[in-house]
Amino acid sequence: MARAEGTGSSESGSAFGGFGRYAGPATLILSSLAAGPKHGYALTKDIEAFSRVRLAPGTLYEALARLEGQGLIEALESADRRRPYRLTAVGAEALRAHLATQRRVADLGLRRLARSWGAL
Amino acid sequence: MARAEGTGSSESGSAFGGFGRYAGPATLILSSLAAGPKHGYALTKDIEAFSRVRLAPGTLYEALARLEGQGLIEALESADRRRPYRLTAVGAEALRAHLATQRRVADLGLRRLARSWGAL
DNA sequence: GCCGATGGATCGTCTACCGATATAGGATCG
DNA sequence: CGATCCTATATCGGTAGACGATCCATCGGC
Repeated sequence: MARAEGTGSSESGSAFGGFGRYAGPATLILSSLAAGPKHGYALTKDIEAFSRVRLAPGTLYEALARLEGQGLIEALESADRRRPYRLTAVGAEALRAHLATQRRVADLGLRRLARSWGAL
Repeated sequence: MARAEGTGSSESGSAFGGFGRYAGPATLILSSLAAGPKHGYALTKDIEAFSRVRLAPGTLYEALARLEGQGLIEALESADRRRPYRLTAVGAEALRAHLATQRRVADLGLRRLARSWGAL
């Protein structure tokens, strides 16, 4: 949920908006990196494993470049041809705030659904 | 998280991909409608209240048109100038599946963050 | 020597999202 | 009674981000 500048509010405040328009792939990438440094290809595999979302290569590498430019992740040097990335402190905080909101919204939606639509 | 066709898997299967590219606003709109029928302007207010996201009018009405075309919501007739929309059964199921995945991903990310970054 | 998996990267297209803008009815107030 | 604000919907142009296609290189098996 980007674009959350609103009226100031209580949670996170500024960290948002750092995510792109809405932050689809970005959320997945950062969540994957939250478990530890990974290179692009490993990210693809991990993300597919835990979310069943297969990121297109274009989406992945462009998102990585954007996230690095925003200081949410940083590249690590490596001997072989892999280019690992690591979550920065700023990135970790931005992710935490974003995921908290996302979970809150998901919970609310599911509660509303249960009330209006029962077991479905 | 749209684009979840994956390998068949267990959850939801086909309902996904009905969401647009990534489904930011769509998720918010459907979640809002899960509480009961609402017209566009009321959706803006409700969504801002529970997610602190202010949807631009263009985003809102174009998303509504898209969702209606996909059969996830349907327009209700009304006497005054308001155009209320209601969640369809298909829309409710798609939303349920989407929110379930979203919450699972959020939980996983937060757990990973807690492990690697502690209280932050 | 070929093939599939790994690994990285770029390019063109498509479209969702956004902000600006337009329109207009209803309420409130001086 | 006109000014101004809130409600309410709609469209349009610009843009950024997502996507698939494509290319290249390395490595391990067979």
